[in-house]
Amino acid sequence: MGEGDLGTKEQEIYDQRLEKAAKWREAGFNPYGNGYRPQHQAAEIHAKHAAQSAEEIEQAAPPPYDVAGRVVAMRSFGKAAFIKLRDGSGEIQVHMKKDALGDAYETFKLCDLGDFLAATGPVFRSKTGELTLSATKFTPLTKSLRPLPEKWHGLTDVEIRYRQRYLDLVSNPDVKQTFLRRNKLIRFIRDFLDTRDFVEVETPMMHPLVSGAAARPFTTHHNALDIDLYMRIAPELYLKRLVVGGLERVYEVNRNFRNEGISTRHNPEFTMLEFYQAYATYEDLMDLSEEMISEAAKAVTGDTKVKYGDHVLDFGKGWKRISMTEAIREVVSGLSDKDMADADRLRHELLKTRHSEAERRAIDTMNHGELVGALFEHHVEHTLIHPTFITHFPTAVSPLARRNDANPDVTDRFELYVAGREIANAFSELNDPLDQKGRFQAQLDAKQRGQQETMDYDEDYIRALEHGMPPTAGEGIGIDRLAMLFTDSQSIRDVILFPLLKPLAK
RNA sequence: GGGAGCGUAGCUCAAUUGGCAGAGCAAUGGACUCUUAAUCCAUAGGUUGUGGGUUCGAUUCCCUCCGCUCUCACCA
Repeated sequence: MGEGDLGTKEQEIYDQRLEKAAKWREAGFNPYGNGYRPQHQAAEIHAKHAAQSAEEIEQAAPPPYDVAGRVVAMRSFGKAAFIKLRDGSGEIQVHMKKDALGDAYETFKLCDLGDFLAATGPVFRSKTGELTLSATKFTPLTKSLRPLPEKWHGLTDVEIRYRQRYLDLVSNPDVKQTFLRRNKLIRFIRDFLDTRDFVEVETPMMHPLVSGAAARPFTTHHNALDIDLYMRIAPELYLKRLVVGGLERVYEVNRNFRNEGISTRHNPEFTMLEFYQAYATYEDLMDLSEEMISEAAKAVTGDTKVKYGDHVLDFGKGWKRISMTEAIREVVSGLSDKDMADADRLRHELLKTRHSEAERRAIDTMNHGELVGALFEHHVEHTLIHPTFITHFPTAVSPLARRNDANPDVTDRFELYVAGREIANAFSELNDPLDQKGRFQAQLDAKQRGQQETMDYDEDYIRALEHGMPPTAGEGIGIDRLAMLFTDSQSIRDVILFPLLKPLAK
């Protein structure tokens, strides 16, 4: 963006401020200078004097402070003014007086909301009790040429908030808090896993094959090698190769890319935690997940009871664990054991609810496992508000998960649901190379049938399994969705700094 | 991709049945040395998202396109 996109009024302000910047230069201040090092921060100054009254501060006569920040408020009285400077730690009011500043006060008059300034001087409490720095010296640092959004209502235009996140951050203090919480969450998770001897690794984001999830990939091209590559949809198969190699506990927190629809719960690139633990089962991971997420809730929000929209989510331990078929039977009445095993009966049940023509055609070709999965998604998923583990997913929809010993039609797998959404997916890993070959083949067959979201046959992964992968369990957790829960955000775009938007036409 | 809604000054929002496009903040000039959305006086600021149509006249009604939001589909 350049001057070309300025409205008439904005252009006027732009030109006025350029002139003021020129006058800063005449007064000896570079409006884009560098090297000023403030000695103090707003929060530090507040902390030092929080307990002191106006008289106590006056008697203590603390040495002068030196702060720098953006001007976010200005109330001028001709020969004096109160301004508010915001730095990385917070805000502090500064009193600019002609008495104290002399000729420099004329330069101060050339400052606007949005400029960066430094100010030096002792502190006092104003008549209303606010801790205020009384400037004996000030230094203009950076000239802002464009006006900030309105000071009272802030920036509410959702599109501008996402496209120009910097303005959102300046105008809406909650936004910064949201992203600080997100950061705290990720740091907590790293710390949690590190202390349990997990090793953080980085695996490729450009894959020659589509693997690790059922999703449509982005494709890209490497010029020198002249090959097409896929942006990864999941790191799963690489991480398990590392388990084969002897890294018994590994994790990765990073971006996945899926070329699918965008919604309040889906961004094309999103952050996923995946971790793998040798000699663990999916049941161990339920315990681990419960511990990690309930402790994360406490660390990030201060409590295991978390307000989310109209709900108060209870992350306190003792989460419900229920198999997918039982969960369906709890919600859909009148399904016997026999009915649950009968594909036609399930298809009939599923078709009772509204579906488009395309959906009906898809339902007609679904096998038993796929029908169970579809019934769950339609009837149960949105009802799971408090953290709930759904276990024993059909083998047909779990191409990388180990079969259950008692019932090979289901897998040793669970998904965690909170607020009606999937947050995590985990299973005991399939380490039988022959079974895995068959599952990959089934994916190829599904592709033949026209299904778009299928995995490729990964021969090297089979070879790795043939060398032997210890009994292992692995899990993926959607970090963005977890961050949504812990920040009371209704849209994934509110926890992603720069969500994907369509570029504006020229 | 389907459906619903939205787009007016830099920002936040008004505008009667289709009848001169307005206010607050921000800006500019002036007054003011303890303000907290400071106050007071004055001034300026508009291709009503884009392009077309209907009409004597369109921010308003109709159509195209652009963008956003919600939702459904797709998708763990």
